[in-house]
Amino acid sequence: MAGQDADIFDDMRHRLITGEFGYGSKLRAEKLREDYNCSASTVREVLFRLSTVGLVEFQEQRGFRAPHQSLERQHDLTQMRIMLESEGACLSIRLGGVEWESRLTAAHHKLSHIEMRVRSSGDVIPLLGLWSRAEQEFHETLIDACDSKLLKRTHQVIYEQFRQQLVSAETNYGYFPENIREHQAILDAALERNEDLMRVRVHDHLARNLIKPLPQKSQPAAVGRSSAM
Amino acid sequence: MAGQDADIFDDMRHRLITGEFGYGSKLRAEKLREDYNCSASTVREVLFRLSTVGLVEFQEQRGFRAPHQSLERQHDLTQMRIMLESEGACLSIRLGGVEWESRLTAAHHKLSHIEMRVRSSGDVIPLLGLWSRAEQEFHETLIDACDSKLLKRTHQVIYEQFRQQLVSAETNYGYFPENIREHQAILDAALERNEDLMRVRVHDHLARNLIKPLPQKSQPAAVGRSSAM
DNA sequence: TTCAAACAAAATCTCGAAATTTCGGAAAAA
DNA sequence: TTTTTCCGAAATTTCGAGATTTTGTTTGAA
Repeated sequence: MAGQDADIFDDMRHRLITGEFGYGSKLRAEKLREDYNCSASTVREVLFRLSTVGLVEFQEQRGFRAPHQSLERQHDLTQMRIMLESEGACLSIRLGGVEWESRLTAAHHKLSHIEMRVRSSGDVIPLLGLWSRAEQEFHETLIDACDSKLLKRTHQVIYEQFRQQLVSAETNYGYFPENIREHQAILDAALERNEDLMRVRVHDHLARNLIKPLPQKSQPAAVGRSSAM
Repeated sequence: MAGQDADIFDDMRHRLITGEFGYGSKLRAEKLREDYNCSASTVREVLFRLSTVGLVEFQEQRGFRAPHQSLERQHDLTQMRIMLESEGACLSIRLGGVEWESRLTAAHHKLSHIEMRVRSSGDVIPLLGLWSRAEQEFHETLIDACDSKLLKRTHQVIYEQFRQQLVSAETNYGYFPENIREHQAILDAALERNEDLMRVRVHDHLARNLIKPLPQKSQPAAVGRSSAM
């Protein structure tokens, strides 16, 4: 039934978010077609659609790439998340009912449970997939009671790009204790229905990413030969 | 040089924004190809790229359409504009210098001049193109000194969709006197560098669109929900 | 050696046709 | 009449090859 497009799209999205392709690496339709046993044109279409949601960059006459990792981009995405989640959470406080509260509590409980396991084991990697999904669900539930479909869709798009920017695992996982505390603080603000407090806490939670999280070398000037696959 | 794609893209965008196609009307690659003397596949690609910026809706296995006009969409777009322009304008106040002030003043002057002509002639239609461009430039300059490329790009995308939603001329042109006053008020807040005042005035200027501007029948319940996902 | 033009290889874009899916109306059943 | 099923037409998706453009290397002159 559903065109094979849809399957390829979903799979490619997953591969992109989990960072299977290196930052800035080329995505060649002719290569990718082999993975899906279809024509290059079909892959090309999927890549176009992925560029729709910012997971792939397209440049006229020079093809598709996985986005580069850059401080500027990280900064931008963070700023957008702060704006969208603050606004969305405040609207949710205003418009959401008990039902929203309980869904948020549930999402937090699940997330919290995983975070505890991470803390005690001391290693995030084995739980990274679980944790990622749980965090995403918590943040999406936070803004879910707001009355703007567009705001929610935009947030989802930004969130996925954000995740894509820091898949390089070891990144920010010295931060777990802070994460746990901050998620709790956000939940509390929601249950207290305190909008100003919510804005502050959402900001504090995300603003950590505004300060350069990667004490890395500047990216490889040589706009590298692909070698992507 | 640049692929013909680019030209077709620009032209189609223009046609969409100016409302040449009816709301919700189908966009068939096989028809459109005739306008551009190219193959259907090329048109198809352009349509995909236009769906990137929300000017076209795509649904698997059932093609492309110009977006439907709906109060919900109008509401969403307005809310997003308020958020983006408030934030962007405040950041600009914080980060922009005299150079920004002067560009904003210039943009306002141009806009103001056109608005006066409209008021005295009593008819917007002949100046609609000019006014549209001037208004867009004013609003884009307003947020231009902020430090987030992504915020500016997102605003541009939303703004174009917003415009597309109310091209049906007669719509909100009893509002000209208000428009003139409000644009002035926004400029003043910028020059005073008063962020709180700016938020209020941007909100007031745009919020008019939150109250149903179209005394229409309630929208057709059956919604061909769309947008790839 | 340095720079520029020319060439070769590779990647992207465009095309039209074939395969698949949806849409609309007619025929059959209730 | 109303509902369901089936069929043909129309629209969408997929394909692989040929045309165009970019990229990398070599050649030749300054």
